[in-house]
Amino acid sequence: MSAEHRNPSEQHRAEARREQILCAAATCFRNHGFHGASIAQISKAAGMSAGHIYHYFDNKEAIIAAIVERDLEYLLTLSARLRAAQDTREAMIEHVTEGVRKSLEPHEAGLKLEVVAEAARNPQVAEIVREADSVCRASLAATLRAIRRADGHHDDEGAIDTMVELLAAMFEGLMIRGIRNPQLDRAAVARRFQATVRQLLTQP
Amino acid sequence: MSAEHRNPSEQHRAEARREQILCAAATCFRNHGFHGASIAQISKAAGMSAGHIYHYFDNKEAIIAAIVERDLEYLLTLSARLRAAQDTREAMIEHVTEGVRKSLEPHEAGLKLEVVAEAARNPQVAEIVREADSVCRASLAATLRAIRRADGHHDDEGAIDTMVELLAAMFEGLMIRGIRNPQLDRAAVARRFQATVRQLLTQP
DNA sequence: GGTTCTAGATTGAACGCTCATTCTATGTTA
DNA sequence: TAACATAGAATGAGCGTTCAATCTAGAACC
Repeated sequence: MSAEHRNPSEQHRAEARREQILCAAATCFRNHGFHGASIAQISKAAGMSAGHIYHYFDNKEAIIAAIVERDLEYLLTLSARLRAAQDTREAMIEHVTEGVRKSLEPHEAGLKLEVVAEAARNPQVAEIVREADSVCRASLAATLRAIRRADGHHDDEGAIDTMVELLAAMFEGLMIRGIRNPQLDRAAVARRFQATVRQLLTQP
Repeated sequence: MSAEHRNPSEQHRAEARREQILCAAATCFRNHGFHGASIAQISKAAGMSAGHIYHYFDNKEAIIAAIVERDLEYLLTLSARLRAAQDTREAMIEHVTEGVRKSLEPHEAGLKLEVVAEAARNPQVAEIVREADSVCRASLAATLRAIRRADGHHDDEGAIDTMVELLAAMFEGLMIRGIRNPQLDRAAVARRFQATVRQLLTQP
């Protein structure tokens, strides 16, 4: 059956297979790291033979790249959702609590840190990560700009960009905090973060 | 020659050899990750045979543990230095610029992120990391408490601990920012961080 | 409707290589 | 000579990857 004659259900099946591999790979990467996880482990977790994985991915690097892309895709949809609440400053401050919870989720944080660590040494992964980060920054900057303007503040581009970096550092740093100090008081941190974000948004 | 008869120069030599291995390992781990770096690579970088490394370390895990400990030892001396400036709030705010610079240093950040990512999955590494983090938090909390009291503020323990978490998240998050967005405006970020820390220290 | 054909899905063994680790032999030095 | 330092080959396991062989399910034809 040639490619152009594939029916929808077959395409769907293939896509499901790919997703199945990516889910298994994400679990393995979380538990053993990108280089610590083997194709044999991934294939076992995905419920298929090792060889069959190579029908869907060229090599292990391609799986890593796909995981990174999938991981960041979620980040992009989140940033889009954030922009939908662009009309109210308070909606953003409300969102802080959920952001703190998400950053502290060890399941999320583990894989994300693995991705960043890999980006620090793998140029191919670094490029994917930086491209996605750039889009997220732009989205967050637009949101901040709207909020600040609505309150009558006049910030130059650089000031907005720097606010974005502070916000990003806070929440990304929280992923590290959750690992280094699992006993931290989540509710108290959420309140403190909320207060800091409010100060940032309302400062002169 | 038995252990109790070793003369100082021999002890020094052995220590130097260990250090030599750790330096080489740090470089390899930075470039390839804990699991991506091989004993063969490390031995080549250290200028000795692969087998000889096993005279100084039981196995690769022990090298990782030693690297983690060495990495965190530096953090502890830094936190001690920070406490020496405990008498003035402004000294701490001054220190922010250096802290930002350090966090953005890709050499430092790469290995530290590798360590945290490993801590997220390796309980042995996690224990070392959490023990060191606990000491650092205590030190930073003492510094904050002193500054706040000197200014006549009365915070409970939890409030101080949460301030510590915010500060830690900001600077640790900056390590991720430096990788995700290498083009960020370092000077502007340093100023913004300084303002945020000042607000944190002087708030009612 | 039943048979044959066919092409993709899937397997599992095999390949060559590299890994962490061990072992043996030799160098060095006090 | 005794005790450690060091090198380098040996070991067996496991790695990523390939590939020939099988399975499966629908298309084509009678």
